[in-house]
Amino acid sequence: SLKCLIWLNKWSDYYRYITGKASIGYIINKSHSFNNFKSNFFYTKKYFFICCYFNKNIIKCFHTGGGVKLRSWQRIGPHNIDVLSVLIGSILGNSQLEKRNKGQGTRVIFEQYQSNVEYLMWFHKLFSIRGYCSPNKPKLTTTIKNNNKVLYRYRVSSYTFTSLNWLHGMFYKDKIKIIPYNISDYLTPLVLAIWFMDDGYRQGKVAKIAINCFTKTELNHLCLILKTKFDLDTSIHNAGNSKGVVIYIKSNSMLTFTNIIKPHMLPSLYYKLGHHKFI
DNA sequence: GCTCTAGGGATAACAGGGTAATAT
DNA sequence: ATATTACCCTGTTAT
DNA sequence: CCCTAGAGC
Ligand SMILES: [Mn+2]
Repeated sequence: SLKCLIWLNKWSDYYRYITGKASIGYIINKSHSFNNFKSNFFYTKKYFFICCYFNKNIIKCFHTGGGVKLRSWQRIGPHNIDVLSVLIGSILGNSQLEKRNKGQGTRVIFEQYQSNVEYLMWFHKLFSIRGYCSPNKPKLTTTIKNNNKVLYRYRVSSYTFTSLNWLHGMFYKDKIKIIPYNISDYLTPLVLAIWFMDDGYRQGKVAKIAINCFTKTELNHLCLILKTKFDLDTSIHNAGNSKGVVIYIKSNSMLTFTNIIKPHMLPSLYYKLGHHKFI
């Protein structure tokens, strides 16, 4: 059963929370317990709530009642570190952050084709359970290529958060995705795992990470971080004529790398580890 | 045989924009 | 009325 | 991303 740690359902509570006038004790004293939060949604036109559930860890949630459209500033940070790790790993990999000129907040968009549906559904569950995106199952879109091949794709779009704008500012310069210079502050095993599940692939007995759009300078910096923080030996490889570069994980580091990321990986993506998946 | 390097194809990502619906 | 969101669709190429 | 292949040890 889940316990609601923070349940802000009045504007006065909300203002106390964001202005810091409410102590955490005050908030916890107002906590509620219930078994199935879906059946306990509370919402009126004037109120919304932001709650944290206590399960194994504190899980911060942003659920609202059905049909409610919040402003992006109403989803107050900070965010749980596991959510941030998945976000950051995924931004390095296959997600994009969308921040529009006319919009206030930032949303994350994650798209996968048929081969990795399970991974996408895992991603969706992680974020929908916390109220970061719609609980509805991602929709299937089909596109037909010129050669009559049919492609199936799914997409997860989060709601918008001003409390994620800092991520957009960190990862995008002039609308181009970059590797932030301070990325080492955020690189955790979970980030590495997500990143590798997105952009990693095996090549024979070793592995590479395809991030062709980044510059050699960025990647050299990244390799240095991988060495100092995780003791991983990596290098930069050309990806082909005018096709950018990729990160190559050296053979003597594959075991270390596997031990770091495999606990966080989905089994359906173990194949990217090659024969190290048996470790 | 294994590691490291590089090139190339066809996607599987990534990117961007439209708009009905909702909030203010 | 205007601002903004959330879902939808389409296009292109670096993965 | 994934596949193929060559050079060097
Ligand atoms: Mn990718």
